[in-house]
Amino acid sequence: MSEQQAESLRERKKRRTRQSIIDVAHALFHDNDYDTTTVEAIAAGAEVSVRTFFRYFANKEEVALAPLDEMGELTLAALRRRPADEPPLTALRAAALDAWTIMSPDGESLRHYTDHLLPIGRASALAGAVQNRIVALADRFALEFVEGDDAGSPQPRTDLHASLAAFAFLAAVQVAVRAWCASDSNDPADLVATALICLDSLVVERNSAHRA
Amino acid sequence: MSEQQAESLRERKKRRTRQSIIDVAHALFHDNDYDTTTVEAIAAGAEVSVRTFFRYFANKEEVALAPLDEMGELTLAALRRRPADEPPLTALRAAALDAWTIMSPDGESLRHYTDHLLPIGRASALAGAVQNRIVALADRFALEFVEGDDAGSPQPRTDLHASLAAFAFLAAVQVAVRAWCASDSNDPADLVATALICLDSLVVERNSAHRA
DNA sequence: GAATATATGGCACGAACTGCCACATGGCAA
DNA sequence: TTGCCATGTGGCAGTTCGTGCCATATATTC
Repeated sequence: MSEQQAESLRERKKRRTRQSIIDVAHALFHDNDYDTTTVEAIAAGAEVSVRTFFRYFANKEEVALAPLDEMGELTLAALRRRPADEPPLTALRAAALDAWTIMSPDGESLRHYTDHLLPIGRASALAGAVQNRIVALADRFALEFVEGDDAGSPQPRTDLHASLAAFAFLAAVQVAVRAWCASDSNDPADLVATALICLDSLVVERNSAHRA
Repeated sequence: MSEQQAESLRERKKRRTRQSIIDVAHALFHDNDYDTTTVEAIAAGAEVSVRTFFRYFANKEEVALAPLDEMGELTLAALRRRPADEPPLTALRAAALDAWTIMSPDGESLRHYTDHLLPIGRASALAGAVQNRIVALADRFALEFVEGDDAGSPQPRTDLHASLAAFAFLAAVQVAVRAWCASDSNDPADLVATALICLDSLVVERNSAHRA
């Protein structure tokens, strides 16, 4: 709980600048669009030069997806807290619940993230970047299930299973988020409920629905 | 077999120009990189102006992923040929097999596509665009399972299941492609085999592997 | 062959980045 | 305080992708 006791002036300033850029950017994204807001405008709003903006964020997408990244980190941290003998999908499902529900019993902290979901989902120019983050996150999830297994020897079979679980998990979450964005509701609880439906039906899918 | 009997001079020319752009582009991507080859160079190679290039392809990604799109169309067509009462994942698995194996018994036509997979997979700048295509394709797959069900009324539950199956399927394929790209093999048959492993373990995943 | 439709090329322009260099600011020691 | 060094910042020129506009060339139709 008492982490950054000694934080130099420099670092404090950088953190404030970074946060300022994020805030200004998302405010502008909210007012206008992702596409129509220029980096120049963001930089101006945060009172830094364009050049400095690009020192804090490699590109415009990165500042837009900063909240998403935080969400991913939170889920990853929750996954690491799960017992080591849980099967992948079970662990991922539980970790997601931990990150979404238990970590924000009041629902406010969760809403802080879900508020960003719609603007991100609507910006079609961001879709590719979002998918990139998902893939990267899936790889990190998968790594949790294989590392330490047998001292570094490559295990294609285990790798496949781990990756598959991670990708399938994120696919389910993605489907849920999209359905939630498309629905009228903006209640985070509905998102969690939809996600659980998707996660659970991931396994029993085989002998259910038929084609039209 | 006898389709475009009457194709105007104009259309023939356009098709040739388009194909020429694709060929030149992929040759350049192969020699250099995706990132380092400029649109200007592609246009010059295809003997068109840059402006004309952008009339044929909305952006540089599109010409790079043209083969991938064709592959998607082929799989979608195969899916439509499946019996209507198959469960989604079963139908998708079978459609993929049809598209990959039966449609190219000699293995050559399949290789024609797999040859493009590695360059695409290596170009990190393309990753986002690839993911976009996958999502778009998943949506079209999902549509096959819901449309006509009950005359247009929105059925969130069915939609969820259909989307989920489509996304999970493509996640499995993706994992297989990535594993195949990372492996030494460049034999299309290995890719198909890996994909089948992934698809099959998609369902029985729950009670198998444990975490490290 | 004339009228019309469409494809093409060239140009100017905007926006995202990047490399380079000069300058300012914070940290640290004597 | 003074001075030195590391690092953060701004400005500018330049590259690349991508678009709108208009003039011109090529195909199609009558």
